[in-house]
Amino acid sequence: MAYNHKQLEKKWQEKWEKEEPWKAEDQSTKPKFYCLVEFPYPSGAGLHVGHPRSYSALDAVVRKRRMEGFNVLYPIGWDAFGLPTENYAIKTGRKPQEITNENTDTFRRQLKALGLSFDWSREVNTTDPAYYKWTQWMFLEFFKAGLAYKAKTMINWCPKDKIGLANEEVVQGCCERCGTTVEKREKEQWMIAITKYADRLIDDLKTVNYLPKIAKQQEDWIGRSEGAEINFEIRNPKSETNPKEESAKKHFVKVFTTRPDTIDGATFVVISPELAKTWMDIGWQASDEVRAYVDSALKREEADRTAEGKEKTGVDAGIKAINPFNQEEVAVWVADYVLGHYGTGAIMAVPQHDERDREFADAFGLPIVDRPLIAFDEAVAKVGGVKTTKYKLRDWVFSRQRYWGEPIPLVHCEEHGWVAVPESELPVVLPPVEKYEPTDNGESPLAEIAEFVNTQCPTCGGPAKRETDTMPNWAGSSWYFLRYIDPQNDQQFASAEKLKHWMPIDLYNGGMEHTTLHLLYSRFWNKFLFDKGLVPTSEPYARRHSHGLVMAEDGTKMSKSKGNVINPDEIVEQYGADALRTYIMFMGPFEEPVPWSTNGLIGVRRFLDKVMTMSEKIGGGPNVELARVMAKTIKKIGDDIEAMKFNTAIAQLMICVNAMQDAGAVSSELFASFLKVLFPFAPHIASELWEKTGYTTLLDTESWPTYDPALIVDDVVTLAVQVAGKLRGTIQVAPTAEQTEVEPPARAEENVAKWLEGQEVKKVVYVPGRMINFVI
RNA sequence: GCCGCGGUGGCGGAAUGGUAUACGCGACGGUCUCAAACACCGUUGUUCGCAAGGACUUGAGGGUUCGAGUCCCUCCCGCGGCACCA
Repeated sequence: MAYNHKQLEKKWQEKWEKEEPWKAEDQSTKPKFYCLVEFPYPSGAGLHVGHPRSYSALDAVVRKRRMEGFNVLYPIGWDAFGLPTENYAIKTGRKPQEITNENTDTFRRQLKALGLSFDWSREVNTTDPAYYKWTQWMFLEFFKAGLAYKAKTMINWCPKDKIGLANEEVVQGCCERCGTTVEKREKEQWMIAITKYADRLIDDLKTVNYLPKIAKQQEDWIGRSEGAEINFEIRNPKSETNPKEESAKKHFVKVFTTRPDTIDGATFVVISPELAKTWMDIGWQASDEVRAYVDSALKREEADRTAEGKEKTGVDAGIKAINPFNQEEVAVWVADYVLGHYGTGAIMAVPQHDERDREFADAFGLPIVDRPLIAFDEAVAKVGGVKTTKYKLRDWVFSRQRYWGEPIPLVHCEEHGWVAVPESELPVVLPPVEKYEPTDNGESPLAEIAEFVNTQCPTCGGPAKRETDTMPNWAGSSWYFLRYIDPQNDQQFASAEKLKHWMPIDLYNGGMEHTTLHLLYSRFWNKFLFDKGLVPTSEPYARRHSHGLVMAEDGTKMSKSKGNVINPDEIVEQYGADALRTYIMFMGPFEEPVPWSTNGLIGVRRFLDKVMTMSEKIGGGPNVELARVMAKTIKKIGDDIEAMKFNTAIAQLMICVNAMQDAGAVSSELFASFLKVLFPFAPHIASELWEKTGYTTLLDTESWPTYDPALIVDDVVTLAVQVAGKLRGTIQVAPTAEQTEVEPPARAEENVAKWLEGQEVKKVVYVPGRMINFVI
């Protein structure tokens, strides 16, 4: 029976709004459960169906938790700083904050229309000065601890637009807006020393429960390698003519290798163009050919240098080094397949053992020798090497030359250098500006605001200038889970007591696209705060799970340009929030990408209509068969929600309703249990029917149903009877029946008897409740 | 190239080494209707057979096992991540 979802859902959403059954308690005798979903970036396009996929599924988890007696914290907020808003502001001349407010209003309305059980009283917004005051405060903690430092890095520069571009704005080496090829420019940027935490970020993965693929990606991203640094002496040409000078003039090239055991086969040394440049800067008289190669290599983008299938290039440096293991003289080359920023920027090439070295040796006719391996430690010791660990992870570039981000709360004084803005002056609020474009020299538009820039040095009171760079939008999202715990606190980012009550997060769900950066940054950020004694746990997330993308019906990515985007508003309008929530969990395994199907959605809506129909058929005597189905349903839904297998949980709900329908009627007790297990998925209709069946309580406050384990076990099961491993018939037996009880009827089964006729049974395999196999 | 995950009906997908194809969609047949939609009932892996029943079937090919979608080996294809990190 089709129901009026609009009226019904509105009624319950209003009721929930009024009664607030989802408010988390900061003090409670109940066990706590902190469930986190990645807060959305409130884009102008509104909610995508991908958002409800994660939010509905975790909503099902927390609804079950509440019914199990947990004090649940399930918060939501807005990660609202970012480029799309800023670009939209530039285009329309409107204020980013205004745009953000409109977008968050839309998102809030859309999320509420889905009946998600967020504790709305804890909403946070990263662009709210009361929020970013603490983002700035935490940055200053990094600064004071010496973990935030300024360094020269390369930024993406669009020569036509004359602005620095964020990595996200560079598409295949070109400016996203005008298509001009992006250049590299040197710029001083604030950096945060995340690499100091590299080991702990890897090692502590053992202490948390992440999906294996997530832990693996974190580990790979950090990229730890154990190896050794070994000096290769540079043969000083002068030493041949004047041996006395030899010891005084010794020069070395230091290489990093993870395979010191192969050193006997090292037939040449390769240094990166970056290292070659450094050598030239300190006086190396390189040939013109070398200079030309280094110049061109340094100009090119790294992406270009490391492009797929690229032929190896390089040039003979014209100098020799000594392999410290066997004292053989080897050539030194400069080649861009050796990276300047990793290891020592120089390698020993062992073409026999390394494919890249092999390729280079083949290309330039360098020697390849096959020598036996030496024990790792022995090799390192013999050549006087030093065991070292290197990481792929690089320090976090924390500056953006942009408007719509948290101002970095530092001032520069001629006398005192970089000085922290005192805590009493936080937050450093983003001032209004006329134009949101970056300036011609690539600085943030804040650099144009004299009143903002010119200030006093907090140390000496003398004239000083504010930093005009802003933070990346990873900043606000690195600690938002802490603010949910105590969102109104204006003395601290959150009280120690409340943090102790809620942390760590019991379950954190998000997309795989945030597995490396956001997850790593926020773990690092939390660890730093932990070291400062500001948060109670070293790891913020006890368990991390991820969801797959919702694809378009044709299996491709949904995109505005293709016009295949599903708008949640329209679905809610036409089929209802319960149908959308339930369908989106039913469509496939939670972790996998799944294509959208409007027909599938309609099927789920039909299921909800059937539930409505059954509510009219309550009555009849006890029905053991139905009681068994109900018991199995309660068990399966419970198990599946824990395992995040929402699709099979919903399949079981359907099986259960089909059984009720076949029975023609259902007792009020069984139906009540059914409504409780339906509730996490379709809370509106479950609540409505709960009320309709005469209950006055909210389902939210009811307890999760239990079942009689005896009902899970059937008295009679269908046993498969196989002859030589092939199914030849079935018989009805008790699941616990002994083999001696089962064998005679199995042999007697008409078709089985036929197959056994004239055969010698060599062996009988019996699995109670499953099958019996006569091996012939 | 390396790492990870996957390949099951017409489609989305189920399946602790034990009756493959649950559940849903679609399709077909029927009931209701003047008719259609909705709803409900039935059928639906392929194939041989009137039927009883048989043969085949989880990307391909081998293997282990009484028994393999599931475990092992070789290969093909798709998706995701990393990509000259020494």
